Amino acid sequence: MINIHQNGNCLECDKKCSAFKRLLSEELNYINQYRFHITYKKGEVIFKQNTPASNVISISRGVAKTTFEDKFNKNLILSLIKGPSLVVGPGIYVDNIYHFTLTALTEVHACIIDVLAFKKLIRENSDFAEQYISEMSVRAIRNYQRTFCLTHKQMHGRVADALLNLSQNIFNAPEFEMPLTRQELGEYTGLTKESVSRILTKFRDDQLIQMDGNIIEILNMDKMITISENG
Amino acid sequence: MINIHQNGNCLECDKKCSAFKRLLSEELNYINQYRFHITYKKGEVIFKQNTPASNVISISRGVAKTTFEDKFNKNLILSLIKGPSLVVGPGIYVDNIYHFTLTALTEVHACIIDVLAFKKLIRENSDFAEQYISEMSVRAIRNYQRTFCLTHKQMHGRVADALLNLSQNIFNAPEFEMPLTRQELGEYTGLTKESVSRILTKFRDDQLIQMDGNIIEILNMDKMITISENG
DNA sequence: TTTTATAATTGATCCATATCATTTGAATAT
DNA sequence: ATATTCAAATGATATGGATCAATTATAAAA
Repeated sequence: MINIHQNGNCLECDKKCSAFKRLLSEELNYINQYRFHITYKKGEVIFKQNTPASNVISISRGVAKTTFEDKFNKNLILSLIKGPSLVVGPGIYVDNIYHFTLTALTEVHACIIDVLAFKKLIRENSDFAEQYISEMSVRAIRNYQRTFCLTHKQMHGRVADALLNLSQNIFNAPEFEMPLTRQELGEYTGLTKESVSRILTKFRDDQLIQMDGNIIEILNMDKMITISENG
Repeated sequence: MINIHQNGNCLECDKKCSAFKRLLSEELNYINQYRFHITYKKGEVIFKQNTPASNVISISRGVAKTTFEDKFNKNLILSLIKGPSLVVGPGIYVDNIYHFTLTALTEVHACIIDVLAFKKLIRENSDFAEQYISEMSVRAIRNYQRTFCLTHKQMHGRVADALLNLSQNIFNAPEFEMPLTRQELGEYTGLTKESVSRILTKFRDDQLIQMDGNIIEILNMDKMITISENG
């Protein structure tokens, strides 16, 4: 974990997440005092479930995952996140605890922001608050679809959903380097790693995808969407 | 559906949900102009998924469910809600569409509030906004646990969870009248009605619960919690 | 290079849960 | 009281995925 105070300040930052674009210059200068910039290596934990939630994270670059784990160390990947994006643990308005773990899947550039500074801006700038509410709302809606997917679709549909999400929401391209292991794909789709492996082999045999090492390309996007929709 | 403009106004209302308790008198008088009170009968739809989200609902009394349905009419019960509680479709900050259906499970007394009036208060009263954010946050946290439950626990654990939620969060008593059919319990737990039926019979045979018609009593709360925790 | 550890693949088997089919029960209407 | 409808219970069977086990790749370390 390399701590580099970025030269510039928030005012000039061109990797601001949407909410921060709603802030006034003076507010950006204010928040600039309460943040520091860190680069995480692949695999590093940014914050850990069940620890005190003292920061919000503005990811400027890279891909990360949020995971929920129980006492038996069974994991569930809640979401995949691509910078620029603001990651706020909901616990900051509930019990001041992180309710999931945030982990870098690639190198991640992020600003660690003091939670009190964040909350102050939420109270003082209603544009900012509204944008934050809007982002929470988008996630809530995604959650409905995701819960539905995990409970009502079977293997093929779930893996298709995962691949489509990676392609469309994270990498914006049909071809990408898979940032998740088979184990993690399992934790994301609610399957075992063996099942994920089998489905991917099946997809490849059916000419739906191409796999070259860790590079995956969706060859037939329409078919993939159909599989996702039909569960 | 009986439309009765309640005699009193919001200022005097003793069934306010938490967020409204944060409003000033003048704000309560303001919102009072943009709401009307309705009583729904059991089974009636309060608002329907995919229709324009023009209101937020303040449930003062009764129990309701939110359901998410796909194009094949497969349903998932997202949550159970007990008054007093504010139900806001997240779509009001995204695409002005309801993303789930809200249905009365018992007789429900509710105030239908204009969404623009609600949004105005969110912008103008940061206590109100903060309380709303806090409630969204609680739901987000519950969602993690629920998604985990539905993907990682098996039948007994899921049904135990459902019964515990009804007992602890909805009725605040070990004995209650089951507001859900077996089919609905299935839609809530991600199981078929047949499986739910079998599990309940098993629970009764094991002296975990008592069933008298539609009345269910949890006889062994500790055991039920253990089953929930061990999946 | 060889060793070691970790991830991925693949096959064989088992089991949890869905599906299908029938019966029973309860509520509502005739 | 009888018919009708819908919810619930229960048994028999099928199957989607998990689990277990073995093999092969891949990558890091000695």
